[in-house]
Amino acid sequence: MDKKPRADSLRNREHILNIAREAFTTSGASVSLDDIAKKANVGPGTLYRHFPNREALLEAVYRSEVAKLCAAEKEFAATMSTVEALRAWMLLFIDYIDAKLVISPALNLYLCGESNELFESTGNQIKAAIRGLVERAVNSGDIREDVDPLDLLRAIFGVATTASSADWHQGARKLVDILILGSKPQE
Amino acid sequence: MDKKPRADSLRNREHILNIAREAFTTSGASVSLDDIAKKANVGPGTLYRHFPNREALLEAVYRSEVAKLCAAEKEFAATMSTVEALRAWMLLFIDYIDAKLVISPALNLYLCGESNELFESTGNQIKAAIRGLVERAVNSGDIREDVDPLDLLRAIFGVATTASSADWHQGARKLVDILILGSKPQE
Amino acid sequence: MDKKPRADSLRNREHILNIAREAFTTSGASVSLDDIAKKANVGPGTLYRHFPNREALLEAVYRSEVAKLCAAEKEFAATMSTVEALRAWMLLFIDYIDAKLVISPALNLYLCGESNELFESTGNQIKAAIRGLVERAVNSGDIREDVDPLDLLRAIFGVATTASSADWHQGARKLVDILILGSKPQE
Amino acid sequence: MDKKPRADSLRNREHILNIAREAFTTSGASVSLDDIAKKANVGPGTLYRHFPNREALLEAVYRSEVAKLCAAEKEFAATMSTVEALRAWMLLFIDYIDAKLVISPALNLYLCGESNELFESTGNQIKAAIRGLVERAVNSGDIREDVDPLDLLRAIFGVATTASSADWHQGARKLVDILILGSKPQE
DNA sequence: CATGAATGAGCCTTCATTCAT
DNA sequence: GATGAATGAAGGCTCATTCAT
Repeated sequence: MDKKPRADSLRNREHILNIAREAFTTSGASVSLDDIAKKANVGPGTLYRHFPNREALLEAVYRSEVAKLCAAEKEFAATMSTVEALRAWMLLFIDYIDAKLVISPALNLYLCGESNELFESTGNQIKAAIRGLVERAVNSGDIREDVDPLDLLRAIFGVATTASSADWHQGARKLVDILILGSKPQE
Repeated sequence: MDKKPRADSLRNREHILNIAREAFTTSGASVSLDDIAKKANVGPGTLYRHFPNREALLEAVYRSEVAKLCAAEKEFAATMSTVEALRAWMLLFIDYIDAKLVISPALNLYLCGESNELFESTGNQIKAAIRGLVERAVNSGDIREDVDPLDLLRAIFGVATTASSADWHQGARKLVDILILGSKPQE
Repeated sequence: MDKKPRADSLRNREHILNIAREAFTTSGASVSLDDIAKKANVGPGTLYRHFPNREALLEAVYRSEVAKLCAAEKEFAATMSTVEALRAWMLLFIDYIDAKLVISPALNLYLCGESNELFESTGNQIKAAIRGLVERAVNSGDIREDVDPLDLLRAIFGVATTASSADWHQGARKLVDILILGSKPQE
Repeated sequence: MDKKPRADSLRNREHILNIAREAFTTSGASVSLDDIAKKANVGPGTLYRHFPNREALLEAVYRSEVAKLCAAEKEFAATMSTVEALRAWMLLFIDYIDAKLVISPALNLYLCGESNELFESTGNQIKAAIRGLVERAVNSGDIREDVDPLDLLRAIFGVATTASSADWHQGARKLVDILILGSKPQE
């Protein structure tokens, strides 16, 4: 087991977050927090110190997913071709939806009507990211000018929600390629 | 107290179903079943007699929602103008999604990978319904020929899932009018 | 199923008693009364009419077992050889213990210290029966004179309680033959 | 309130075991586990942490009874005269039967036919203990040579099971003295 | 800081009992 | 009389949370 000799509590927090993401997406937003602690090889008290309740943990997981997405944009844009970057990012976006579909309704129960700053701001971050990637590809002439960046995401969303089975990922991944391909300028 | 004579335990069942739908959509798929029983003015044993567990209740609510949708198609088609019928049905469809968004992920945890007959068959019923309504409107010349019926539903789905707040209904209702309007043949 | 056209409630009672005996001995004294009713193809209300509570049912089962034993003595003595009668009755006694082992501790919880008429009187009936059978066999010279009838029963009891497994019946049945054989006068 | 510091949760466990023994023997094997927890001044969760279900608790109580018996043999043999040790141990054995009579049938429902290691092994331990004590007394010339150690136990068993009332202890205790007395070599 | 034992409210479920048919 | 739907008080068990170590 990867027991840290000194208390690198930040890394600990990150670890819990990863385990929690996994647990939420595979078992729903009401998994036992004790189980999450157990899977993370951490006492319930430790989990509680980092995240005082389920809501806090859900929100933290969600924010970390969005952060992952934003970081990826920067990195991909810097190291890949425009189309590859777009494609890689959209594949990541599939994972994000996985979490979003579970976390979002759960958090809405807590927020319960209050205009939520969380989804507002993270939504903007994501839009900015996809816009950046698309714009870059349009500018370099790699994809058509008339592509609405958000439509790319909505399409993935659509598959995720309309799919009859819980395993919509395969379909979504195929769709990414189709969207990229269909977005190429006709010659 | 609205004490029912025992003969119509069917009406009792229906009543529980309504309360359950309400509870699930407003408080998530893990509301206390005891609370549902309480809200339905029914002992927990009675709820249990009708639905032996959460899964059964979820499925029953879901099926009843789909049945409502199918019945509505018949009724609306028989009593309204083509466009009005389409519009009324789509408004009902918003309610359906409300339930679907909560029930579907929850049931997937139970079904857990098994190719589920439930969503397969209900999906087909719903597709048939919208197709029927659109076809009728196309035939009577009230809407354009090139409307893909499923796109109408996908659009609603999109709003439901992409909306930042839990209260996407308003937006969805507006969208229905836009879709209907946009589907009218240009002259 | 043997549904009676007219309400022969006595036979109904007898039927419940049989089912109850079976249920108690195989599943312990705290089986669900509902289950017993179900297995007897009877509504819970009917069971309740005949036996107002678990205690009443337990006692009725117990009394019927003892009655069975007493009736058997009469019958066997009238129709079999002395040794055969003794043997057959002791085999029946094994079944009786089966019930007694379960019912007796359960009833003691209800009686809770009160000097119980039930076990006193039934005990006497059983002693009288075994004494009658043994006496008859002694008189006819088929078994030794110095056999204490109660020792025959105590031996069976001993096996029933000391046996490590729940399935002591086999051992007990073997013991019956040994006892009968060992009781034969040596020549 | 006798609040224990958390380190000796072992003592806590022991305490629950004692309460459980008491509850099982006086109220049968289906007492409410919640009630046991309450009587032990412990939350139900704590009881559950130590014993995940009724079967585990029953088995633990049973094993602790046997352990008590084995420990007593050692202790008594070391500190008492041979006859006193035998007598004291047999009085303890009466308590053991009290538990055995309740626990054994209950566990058999769980084990349900499987050849149970539990009763096999504990049976051997008990036999070894009584044999040791009797042998010692025989060797020192304090009791007759022809005493079958197991018969001493079987006699107690017999009283326990054949007694009409639930309060057979008195009779059993008298019997112990008679047995010891009767086992003394005639001079 | 981390740990994990303890807590106790509350969930799901069962089941003896009642009562309308 | 028989039926079985309804009731609701527990029971078993879970799990978020606290707190002693």
